Formats: sequence, C-alpha cells, structure tokens
Amino acid sequence: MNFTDIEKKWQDIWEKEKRFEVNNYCDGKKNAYVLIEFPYPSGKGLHTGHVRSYSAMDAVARKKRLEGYNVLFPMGCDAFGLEAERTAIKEKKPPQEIVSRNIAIFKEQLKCVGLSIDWSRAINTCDPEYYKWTQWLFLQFYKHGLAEKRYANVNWCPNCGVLANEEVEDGKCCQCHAEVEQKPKSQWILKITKYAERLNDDLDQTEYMEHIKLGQKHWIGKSEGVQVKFKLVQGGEFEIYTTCIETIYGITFMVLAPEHPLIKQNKDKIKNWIEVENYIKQASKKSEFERAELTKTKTGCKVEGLTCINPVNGKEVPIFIGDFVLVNYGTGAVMAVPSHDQRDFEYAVAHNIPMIQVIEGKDVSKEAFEKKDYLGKGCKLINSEEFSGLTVEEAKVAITKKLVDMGVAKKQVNFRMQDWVFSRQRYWGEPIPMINCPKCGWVPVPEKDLPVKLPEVESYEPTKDGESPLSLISDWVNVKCPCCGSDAKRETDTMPGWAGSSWYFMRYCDPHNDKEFASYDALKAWLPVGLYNGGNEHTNRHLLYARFWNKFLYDIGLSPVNEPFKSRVSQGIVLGANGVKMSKSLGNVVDPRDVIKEYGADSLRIWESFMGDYFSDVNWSDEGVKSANKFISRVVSIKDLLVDGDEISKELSYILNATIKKVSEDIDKIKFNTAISQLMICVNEIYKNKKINKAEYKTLLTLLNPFAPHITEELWVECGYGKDITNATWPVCDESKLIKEEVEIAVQVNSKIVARINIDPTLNQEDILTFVINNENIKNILIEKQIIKEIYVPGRIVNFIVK
RNA sequence: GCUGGUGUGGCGGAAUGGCAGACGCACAGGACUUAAAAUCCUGAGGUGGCAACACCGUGUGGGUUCGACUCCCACCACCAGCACCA
Repeated sequence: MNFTDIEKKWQDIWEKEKRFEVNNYCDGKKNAYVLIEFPYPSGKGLHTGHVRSYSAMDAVARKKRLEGYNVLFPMGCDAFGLEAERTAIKEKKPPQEIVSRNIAIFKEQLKCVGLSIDWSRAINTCDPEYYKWTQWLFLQFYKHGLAEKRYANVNWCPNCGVLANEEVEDGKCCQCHAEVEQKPKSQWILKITKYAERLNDDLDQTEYMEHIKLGQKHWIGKSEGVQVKFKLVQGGEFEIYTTCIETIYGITFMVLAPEHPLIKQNKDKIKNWIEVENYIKQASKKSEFERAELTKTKTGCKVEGLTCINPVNGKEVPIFIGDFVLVNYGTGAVMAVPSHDQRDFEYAVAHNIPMIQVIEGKDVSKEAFEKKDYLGKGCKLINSEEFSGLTVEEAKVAITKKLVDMGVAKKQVNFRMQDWVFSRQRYWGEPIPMINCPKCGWVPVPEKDLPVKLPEVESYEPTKDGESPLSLISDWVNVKCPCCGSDAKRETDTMPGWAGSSWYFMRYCDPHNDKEFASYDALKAWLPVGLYNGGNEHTNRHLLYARFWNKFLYDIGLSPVNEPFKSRVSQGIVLGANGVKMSKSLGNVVDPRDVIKEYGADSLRIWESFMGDYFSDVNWSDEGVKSANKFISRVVSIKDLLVDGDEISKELSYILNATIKKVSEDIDKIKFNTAISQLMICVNEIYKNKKINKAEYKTLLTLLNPFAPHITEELWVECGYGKDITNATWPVCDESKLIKEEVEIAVQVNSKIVARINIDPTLNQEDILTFVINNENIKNILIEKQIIKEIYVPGRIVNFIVK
C-alpha cells in the first residue's frame, strides 16, 4: 500500500470513529486546550505556511493526548472582512457564496494534512448562529456603558466614500487615486481604554513569549507623567501632559493641537487669525499618511496675541499650533523644550525660537540632549533656580511636589492606546444591533430578536454618501422602536473584522449552545487556553481585543478567567523558495495538496517541522520534502530489523531514553526541528545496531506519531501493537539509562585543547582531576609547569591554567 | 525616525558561558546493479601540508572571563511592524 492509500485510510477511520471529538469533561483526565488562530478564508487558499503552524499545534495536541489529556483542538473560519467583500463586488456574487466556496477549499486542504481537529466544533463567524452571539456581546458592552456613539475620523475619498487604511496608498485612494481627507463621522466605539491599566499590568500573569508581551505593552503605551495647568495671560487656562517635568525651566514655547478648543475660543484675541485659520484648515486636510510622514519638517504656526505663564518661574511663553500635536492624545497640548527634545529642537530652529539648556552633560547647539540619553546617568540640572544641582531623578520628584503644592499640577498616568472605533460603513460584517428612535434615542435590539441578519442586497459597494450599503435597504432599515413603537431606523454600520475573532475561542468550548454565547461551565472546563499560536501580525491588536473582551466578560461574571490565554507563541513565516512572501501574483505559492500528492502528508509535516526554528522565517524548499520522505522510508524499513523482545535492550537503551527525553522536552518547547533531528539520530543508531525489538520499535513509533500520524498508526497495527494508536502511552525517560560509564572529554591547558581522554563521569571532580593529571600524555605536557588553577566542567572539559 | 527581530560552511540550520558547524540538503568516493534510479556505507568549515599537524574561522570593532556564537558597549547590514505619543 502506498502512502496516499494509507493516509486516506486513516483519515477516513478518524472521521468515522470521531476519534478527535472531545467532551467537556472526561473521567479521570485533565483537560488541555491547544488553540491556533482560525484562518481567514481568502481566495488564495492555504499554503504550506499555514500547514506548518497547524501541524505544529497538531503535534502538541497529539502528544498531549498520548500523555493522557482530554484535548480540545478546534478549528473554524474568520469569515467577515474586506477581502470577501471585494471579491464579491468583483465577481458580482454574494459574499456568502464566495466565503462558502473558499471554506470548502480550506476544509479539503486541512483534511488531507491529517490534523486531529474536532470538526464537530467548527465555527464560522459569518454564520447567523454565531454572529447572533457577537451581537449579543456587543449589547452587553452597550448595557455596561462601554459602547457609545462618538465622532471619529474616517478616510474620505470624494469619489469612493469611506476607505479602510489599507485602501489608502500614499494619501490617495487606491481605486480612483483621488486625494483622501479625514472626515469626522459619528461611529460606535468600544471603550477599551477603561481596561488599559489591567491589559498592561495583567500581562505579568501570562506566559507569553517576551517579545509578544513587549508588543502589547508598547501598543498600550503606559506612561507616567505630570499634568500641569498653564494660565493664559489673556485669561483662561489649559493643561499639558509631560513625562519630563524636570525640563520645565527649559520651556521656550508651547504647542497646541490645531483642533484644540482654546484656539477657537480665543479667536477675537488672536491677531493673526487668518493665518491660524488657514493652518487649521490645512491640517484637517492631511491624510493619516501625511500626518505619519516621517521625513517631513515639523510644520506649525505662531498664535500671535496668546501667551501663557510658566508656573514655576512666572515667565511668559509664546504659543504655537502644530499638527504633530494630536488632540486626542494626552491633553492635546505640549510644553516644548528644544534643548531636550529633538522634535522641539527642530521646531525651534525652524521658527527661530530661543533655547534654554537645563540639564548638563552635552552640547545642545547642534541637537537636543534627550531623556533617553540623560536618564539614569546621574546628570544634573542647571538654569533651574532652587532645583539646579539636583540630579534628574531627584528633580522629577522635587519639581512635581512644588507644582502639586502650588495646586497647578497632578501626577497622571497616560496611555497611548485609544478607544476602539467599532463601526464600519460596509456590508460584509455583523450588523450592529441598535435602533435609533427619534423619541428614545439609541435603543438596543431586544435580545429575543437577535440575530439581526444581514439582508440580501443587490450591490455590496460602499455608498458615495459614506453610509453603509445597508442604508439603501429601506424595508430593513425602517423598524418600530422596541421601546415606544414609533417609527425608527436601524443602525446601518457593521462591526469590524476583529469582532468575531475576539471571542471565538470561547465559542469552541460550547459551539452549539443556543441559549448562551457559551455556558460558564463549558468555559470553566477549558479556559484559560493552554497554548495559543498565531501570526506575528496579530500579536498586537487581535490579542489585545480578545483579552479585552474576556476581561469584560470576567467582570460581569460570564468568563471564569481574568486572562484567557496562558501562553502565546507566534510562528515564523514560510517564505517562497525565492525568499519572498508567498503570494499569488508572484507565483511562488505552494499548495499543500500538491506536495501531499507527491510525497504524502507525513513527509510534508516532518519537513515543515524540521526545516528550521519554528519561530523564525524560513524559505520553502522542495528538496527538503524529499529528505523527510526518505526519513519516513527509513523508519518503515526498520521493520526488517525487528526481533522479539518486550523490554528495551541494553544496546539501545541509551539512545532511546535520550530520544524520549529530547523529543518530549522539544515538543513542549516547540523546538520541532531538533526533535526531528534527534529522531533521525535515533534511527541512524538503530541501523548501526542492525536489529531492534518490538518494544523498542513501539517506543520509536509513539515518539514519531505526533509528527507523522498516518504511517506510525499503520505500522502500529501492522506490528500488532493494537487496533489503533489510541492505546499508546507517551514513553517516560529512564534517567538512570542516560548515565554513561565512559565519556570523552577535552583537556585544555590555558584554554587550548591539548588532548582528549576518556573518563568515568560518575567520579567526583577531585578524582577526575587526579585521573587526568596522572595520564601519561597529560603528565608530559604539564611537566615543569606550575598549575595555578584547575577547572572541570562535568562531562565536557578539564582546563589547567599554568604558569 | 521608533519598536521588535535576524546575521554561523555551498545551502537549511544545531550549540544551560565549556571540544563551533549536531541533524539534513547538495557534493565526492565506495558497495549493490549489465546500467541507471533507489538503497546502504564512508568523507568533507577554510588555507597550507603526502601526513602528523599548524594557522584562521559564528556581520565589524572593543570589553568582561581561565574560556564568548552565547554576556556588556559601540557600529554595520538585512527583515518585519508602526500611531510624530509629549
């Protein structure tokens, strides 16, 4: 029988027997939840990169099962989103149809890999049975005051309407190339910033990979600083936020965001209002891209007629507006200290503003002496009245105290993260279940009326007026108010692509529940997810959103855990053979089905495990699959060396136990490449030994099963170990078999290798050193030399430092 | 610019501060074969040498250490992400 038949045979058996379907509780077994991000069913289909991470997590799941766990390893589809909508527009077919077509391809691709997925729990975010609960969850946010309508900017193309960020290229519409501007629009937002502190601090309760924690922290952007009130000479006041209060004596100007309310309020006092107004207009036209443009010079405009007083020394300071100050971060106003902030420095040079150095330690005539360079170095203040001479760290405390005592400042924690704009003016998303009544205002759709289903429409294209295509379906839009029965209108915005994926891992726990989004008991059985694997591109936002939803649900008593994921890892990207990302247009996409047809799923899986470090990017190579195929053939051919025996023999006990240890540890650490390498070493040793007994082969097959599930199960049955491999148990390493009677160590003199000799590693250090010194060779080398130090690294090296 | 990451043979890549290059690919030689493929065995970082061996080798330059791919400082190159964050 060839591998195609074998793999098909076992995949059919697994499906028929429902081998990988799990119950939430299984007597005598502990639960384990292994999760991998569900795919977005794009028209591209899956490529070998997906297979690498899926089969990696499959290996983890399979090993856990063999270790006796009740394992949940689910899969689904994240089906709402822009790409399906675009394809729908292009092909003039409903997105539902596009998505089902793509899902069918995905399923076929996934199935032939032989993953141990519980397909009975499969979910699909665009299924009304699923998004009913996404809508229900939105209503919970609303009812707890965490969802509200607020104005937020959208990318606005005069021809095409509202655009997603990715539809804007170089500040222009990617379709019609018109200039894109920012336009405020009333939208639903979720108040994720209410959770900023906990989303930051609770990372300590998780075991995410360090760079992922850092990514989260940077995105949340917690900073501790001081908020200070500045009085206008002309009457009124405003606040600034700073993390560098120690530089307050260095202030030579202030910069307000162009949109700052103070500017309009003082219109009559501003002498150059025309100039100011023009600047504000220009700033509002700037696209996201232009505002983020890095090389551009800092623009701004002096506000003539407005000045303020620096509260520490009573000095009068000029006021500017500049579009690099953002109205929605901090207080929308900053103090500018050109000597100690490079951005302020450049601004000061451009506008001919004086500078005052207040921290000594660097020449500030060419560039600023910034906090990253002066913090923690013991630098002292100058030009700062009574604070001169203090270190920066002392001054931070002292100046803050003075300002707080004066009643003009308070300590303030700020977050870079902003509230989550949750509205999209698009068709292909979950309708936001709200109704706008002229009498009652915004009223949630009663829970009994959920789901609010997407109506069928003729056209999916965004409208020219910036409203969702749903707004054109009048018999869908017009409803009676659930409160008062008056004529009212549905919200026509839909949710963003992130919505469905923010809680899908919970639905897997209880996927068919029609009373709740998931029962508390089911969630308690599985959460937190033990291992969560996903792409680097999702380690910031998706992970944050999912944590946010869970925390909210935890607070209202619907989730049993404060943190939903115990650990999070992200795999490297499998690049095409040419070293660039696989993409259809470059023609370097490898379809797993093609590889499987030629070499088999087991070979593909082994190769993808072996090709390199799981967390690093790797280039695809066809040659490599061949080598994996060869390795599998070698494992099969071992059958010819089989002899009787129920116990591990003396000849193979070292290598088998070493392999058990290495493979077990490496799977736990997701170091699959070295696990496979160890299995190869083991197989090589078996060939050298020229025989293997049944117990030994059984051990080898068990260790290989997570990586090559089909062939190992086939051999398992063929060798009479049982009717299938579910009766296998993961072997345990006998550490006592790893102790060797003799090992070769290197002997060094002054850290240079002079000899290699065999020693008994069980001896203590003293005996080993004596043994080495008394060796004839070593004696000759050391003759007439004075040993001043002896170093022994167990089992590796002896080093004599001599004079 | 900021953030995160990477840099080791011809190639993919291994190495709790302890014999750099495990394992594999490609390559060479041998066995089997009429022959080829497949398979099995053997070899190999570079330079020099018949050889024993010597010297040089983990992006560059310093440092710590008996000992550095590994730790510290400075720099260079490449990849990915980004929201000018006060």
